[in-house]
Amino acid sequence: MAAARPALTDADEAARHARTQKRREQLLAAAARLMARDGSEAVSMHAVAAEAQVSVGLIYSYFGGKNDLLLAVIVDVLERFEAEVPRAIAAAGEDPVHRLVAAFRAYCEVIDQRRHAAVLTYRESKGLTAKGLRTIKELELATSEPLRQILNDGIAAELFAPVDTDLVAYNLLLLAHAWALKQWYFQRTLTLDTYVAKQTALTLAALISPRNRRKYAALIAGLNASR
Amino acid sequence: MAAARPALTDADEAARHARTQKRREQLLAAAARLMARDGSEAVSMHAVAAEAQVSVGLIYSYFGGKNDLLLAVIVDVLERFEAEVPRAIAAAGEDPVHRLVAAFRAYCEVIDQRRHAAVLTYRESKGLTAKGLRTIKELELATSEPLRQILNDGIAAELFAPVDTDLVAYNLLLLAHAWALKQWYFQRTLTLDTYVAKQTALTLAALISPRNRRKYAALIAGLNASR
Amino acid sequence: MAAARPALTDADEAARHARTQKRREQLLAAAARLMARDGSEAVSMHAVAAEAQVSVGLIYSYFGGKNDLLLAVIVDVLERFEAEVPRAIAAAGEDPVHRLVAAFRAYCEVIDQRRHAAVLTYRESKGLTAKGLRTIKELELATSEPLRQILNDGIAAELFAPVDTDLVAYNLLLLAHAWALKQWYFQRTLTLDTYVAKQTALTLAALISPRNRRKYAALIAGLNASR
Amino acid sequence: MAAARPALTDADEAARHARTQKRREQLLAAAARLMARDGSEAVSMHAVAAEAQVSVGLIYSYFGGKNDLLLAVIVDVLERFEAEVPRAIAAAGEDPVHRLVAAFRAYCEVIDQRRHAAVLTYRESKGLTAKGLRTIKELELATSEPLRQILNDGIAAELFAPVDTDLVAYNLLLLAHAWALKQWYFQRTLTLDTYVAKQTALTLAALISPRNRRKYAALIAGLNASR
DNA sequence: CATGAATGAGCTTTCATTCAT
DNA sequence: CATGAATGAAAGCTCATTCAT
Repeated sequence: MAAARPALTDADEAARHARTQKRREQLLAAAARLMARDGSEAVSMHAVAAEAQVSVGLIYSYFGGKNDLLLAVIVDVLERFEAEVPRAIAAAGEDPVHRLVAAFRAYCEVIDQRRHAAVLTYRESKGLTAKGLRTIKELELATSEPLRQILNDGIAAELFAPVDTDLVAYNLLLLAHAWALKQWYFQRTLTLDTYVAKQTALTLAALISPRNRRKYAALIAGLNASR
Repeated sequence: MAAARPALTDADEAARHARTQKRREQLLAAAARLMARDGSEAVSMHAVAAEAQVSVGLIYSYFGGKNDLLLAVIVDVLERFEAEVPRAIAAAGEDPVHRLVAAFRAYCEVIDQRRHAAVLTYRESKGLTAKGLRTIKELELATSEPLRQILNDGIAAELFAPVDTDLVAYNLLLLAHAWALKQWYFQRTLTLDTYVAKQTALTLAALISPRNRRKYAALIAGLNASR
Repeated sequence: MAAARPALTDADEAARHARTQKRREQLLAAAARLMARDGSEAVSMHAVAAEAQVSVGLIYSYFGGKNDLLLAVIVDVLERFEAEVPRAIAAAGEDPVHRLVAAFRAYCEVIDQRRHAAVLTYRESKGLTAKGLRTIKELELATSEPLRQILNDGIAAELFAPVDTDLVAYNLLLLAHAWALKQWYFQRTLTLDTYVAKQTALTLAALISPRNRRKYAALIAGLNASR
Repeated sequence: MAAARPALTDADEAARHARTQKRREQLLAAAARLMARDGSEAVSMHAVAAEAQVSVGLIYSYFGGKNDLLLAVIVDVLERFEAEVPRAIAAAGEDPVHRLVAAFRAYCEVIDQRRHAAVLTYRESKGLTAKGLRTIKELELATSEPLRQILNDGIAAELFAPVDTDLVAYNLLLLAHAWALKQWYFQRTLTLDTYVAKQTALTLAALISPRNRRKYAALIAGLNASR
């Protein structure tokens, strides 16, 4: 019976934590929506409050201020990346080539879903603390790590030419970002599927060593079929 | 006597025009310097005036306002691109492969020189009118046009695989931009020369059809030598 | 049985009253501490709540709001003055000169103990209602009343010159306050004891009529010994 | 003729300087008025702007911000003190007693004229930088310096008892301030003249050594006549 | 009784823009 | 042509106060 109080308190705290978390997400979502559309500097705290249907003051009890909110938005997006991409890769089996294809598709799909937020890191740098910037860069490195891994595996297995994997991994990340950054260009003529297929085909053409070409002929043919 | 006036006026007008042009360039240069470094929103008109050593008011007799100035800065940068790249290509001779190599190198070098200004188009969008945005996009298309041309020529000459030239041309433009956008990543391990060489090698690996490989073996070997 | 209820209620009410009183004092002490240190305007209700280890809301069930709290803090300080000074005077015997010396010392000691709170009345005025201000003034008058009384007694006994007692009483109060208000000046060179002794010596020099000088020669010599 | 340009420029600059100075004074006066009445924290920059009949923004081109403005107001008041008091003393001749009487009167008169502003230093301390506070204290010391000088001269001439001149000088300054600080008390029963006369009489009673009493009998009688 | 999440008016400060000189 | 003093809307942020729990 003496335990009843703590139990109640625990339940209370859990409930409070849940509400707090929900608010955070609500605010983050509102801020992401506006900042991605207009750029963080063009978005006022009043506008974020209005978008989230709360008062200005409330934002300040969840985030330290505007810059803190911006950082939280960016980190949130990057963390979702980090979580969602590996899942797609795991489902692609063991073969490095298939894994690479699946990984790049996963990146592009996540970007496509969060088209607006993905643009944020390209627009912001002023207003973020040095520590914030470091966090973002680390997350971006972590995000591209799966690609690097696959490329190294493929080179070790002599499926890929011995390229600079840091360079190629980042190129692929950039091309995924480009789908959001330059949608006005690519989305004039391509769908997400054709974009992914064509970029994949180009990459594989550069990577797969001549004597493995035949092995992946069907895969490449499939990619080219989306033209 | 009647003729004297027009003659005088013409001279006056020419002089005035020259002064006006000089002022414009002076203001543009000051604005570009600051905006590229800090982002256009973080730069005040007073700061631009101070940087250009003129009064605030003067800016308003050369540009319609801050957004107009921003647009002018971006357009100015893109126009320089449009002017400088073709010169480099022309010097590369007739062969599409060599022209492509020269063109990409030229893009990267121009970007490297105007590292800060190149970032501007990725940071700004709010505050630009629809018309301004259209102008920028058109200039960006025009900027990538030489690449598209070379690729088409190469395909026609059966030197390149029949790729989507719009896609590949824009990829190359993006990779040139990336040198500035992601300098924190690439410039950790690469110089401009190695960056250009490696990216070029990758692109050629994807583009050059198998039966032309031997023909460009020396070129590719040279690129790989910068590893 | 019918009697049990009222008895129980009485006990309850007494207990409640005691708790209420304790809370009030707890809140008042916390508020006084912060307001005296930083000025009432620089202290937020949240800070008071935190200092008192309660929630913000609770303060509002004991005080009408921030201004009400401020007034209560000031009144509380003045009431302590009113209570503590007469005790010191009573202990000084019947002679007006000794009573005056004891009274001034008592004022200064109370001020010294509540150095910070004493400053409050000099800092605040906006935010207090007219009624609140009147209350404070009345308390300040009441506080100086013992001095006025002693002075009148001394004049009646022809120990003191026939000065304006309202003026002199208030001068003495001011000099006691000054110990707190201008501590940066006086506490460079004086201790509380020397401050009291010197101010007392000056006052007695102005007050004691020539033919009584000899009578208090020892007292004055004692005061001058602290030089 | 070549000198005409510089002359014109000089005239321009002089005119500009005059306008600037006038603005500064206008803003200072408005700020002093409001801050002295309500306390600096209760006065908004908008209110100052309204009082001075200018826009908010303008204040920021004359002062660094609210704290800077507050400091400027206080310093301005103290500097006027420093300028006006010595003039009154100089007119009082050579005798230390007459000089002291004139000096105290001058202090009180200046305080009376700037009744509101004089209160400011007692109310403010939060919001002033350490450097600002030091400046104020130095000015306050400088302000009381003439009194200290007179007292030392009087003691050297054996007109005054050998008192602690730092203490007495500051007491007199405090009593002058008190006229403004506690006007609700003193101005119930006294005019400025009677206040000055009575305080002067008390001070002289404490200071003038017995064998000099007769010499200043007429002066003291005059002071007592204002009762 | 007690809590603290939520509100929103109001603060200080910045800065694009204008216009008398 | 050129200046820069002046404007005032709008920003980020704080905090006294309320009220559902």
